[in-house]
Amino acid sequence: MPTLHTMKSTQSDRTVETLRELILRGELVAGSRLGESELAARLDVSRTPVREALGRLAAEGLVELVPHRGARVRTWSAAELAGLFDVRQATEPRLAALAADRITPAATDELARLSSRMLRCGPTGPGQDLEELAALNRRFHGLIVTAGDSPALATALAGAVRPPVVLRNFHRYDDDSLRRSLAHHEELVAALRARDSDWAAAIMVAHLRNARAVMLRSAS
Amino acid sequence: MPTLHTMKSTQSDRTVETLRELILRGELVAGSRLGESELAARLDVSRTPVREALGRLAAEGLVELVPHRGARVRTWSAAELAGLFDVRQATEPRLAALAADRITPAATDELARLSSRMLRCGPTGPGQDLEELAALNRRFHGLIVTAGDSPALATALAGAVRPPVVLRNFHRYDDDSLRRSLAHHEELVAALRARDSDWAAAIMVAHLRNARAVMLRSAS
DNA sequence: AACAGGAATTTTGCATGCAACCAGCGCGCG
DNA sequence: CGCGCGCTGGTTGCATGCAAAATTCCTGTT
Repeated sequence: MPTLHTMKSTQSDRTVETLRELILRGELVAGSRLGESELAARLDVSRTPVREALGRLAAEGLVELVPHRGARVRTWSAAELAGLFDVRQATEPRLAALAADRITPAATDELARLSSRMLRCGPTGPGQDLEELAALNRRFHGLIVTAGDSPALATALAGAVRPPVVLRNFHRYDDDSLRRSLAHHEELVAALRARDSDWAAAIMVAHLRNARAVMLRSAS
Repeated sequence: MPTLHTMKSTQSDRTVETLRELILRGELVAGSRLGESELAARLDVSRTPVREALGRLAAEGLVELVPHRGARVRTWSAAELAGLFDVRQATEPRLAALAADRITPAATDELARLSSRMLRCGPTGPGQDLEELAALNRRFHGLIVTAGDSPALATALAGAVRPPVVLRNFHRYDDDSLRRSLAHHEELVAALRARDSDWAAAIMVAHLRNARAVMLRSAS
């Protein structure tokens, strides 16, 4: 059983990466059981790297690990979902402000491109590609975080924001909220181009408030 | 070889706990090598749980893990140390405000006790027990985080604040700054007792600014 | 004496084997 | 009829063995 692509990293690392991707993409549904042997067979490795991967993902908070009873994809309560916005409110506006000072023209161009593509994903409706929209959105926000260049804020955010949540929430946007959200992205690019930190931070606040409203509405 | 205390948790978990404690206490110095066999012998387990523990601690960020080259206690650059205060500024005042609303009398009493004990650790000088002071300080801030009861903010904070840093910084306090810091703790208790969120948040901001000033001064 | 090259040693990564443990089920007892 | 107990199938936790990678040290050459 030789590995086909002979990349240069350990199998544990690749297993972590694969599982993370599967969970983030929703292919492994929240709450579902993660049997070691089953995953080992599916990913064509032995149980050992799978065990290590599950342990690390548990430390990351993506997986719930109960001694002698196995691993499950972690589930998120409504309260936790709500609390997530506290963190985003506390970090992302600041990161946007920082980014306004430091971002490179190349990065703003990339952001503009992402924003356009999101617009092209179309309004709510049948042909809408939410998967794509979510992916672009993740990259958009990720880029701003990178541009903000504050590792501490970044890890704080990453430590709390669990993207599956964000993905899920896209399904709940109504037409108006989605239009606002996309407009925010455009305006954010403008603010960053103008190097106006306050503007960028303000729009980010609005952006998150809008998202939060969507979530709270549908959480009933 | 049967384990003597037959507690009810896995050896991996206990190994994680032990190593974390050793690192946080500074017994394992930052940058030092963490050989698997060596740790296995020292903790009297096989290499397997040690490996799992190192992986999880790496996911937590306490340990640096390079493929095929082993694990080291993670080191922290000055920039990372500075960025850490961004996170604390972004989260702890908010948590203090939340705590003002929700904290129980029992918890405020406990905070008051911790504050007194910190005062009793005495001023800067020869007989000063910085180890004890750091431990009490950790519990103090931890209690406020708990009382704030925002899991997302809490994990964001935990994801970025690495206690060894805090411990180290205690060595740098001069007499005035330390006195201020201790006074802040006392005043924070008062603000929480009064259920005044703005007051609590304001003091927390001052508290962190003070600590930040101490750090920046000695980082030069 | 300094250095390049290469074997020997050490250490990590992974697979496998086995014991401990949990869940589900049937049986006997109250 | 309900409840507790032991048993069995399956899963997890851990120790050990071996191969690959990396580090160290030795050796031969200039």
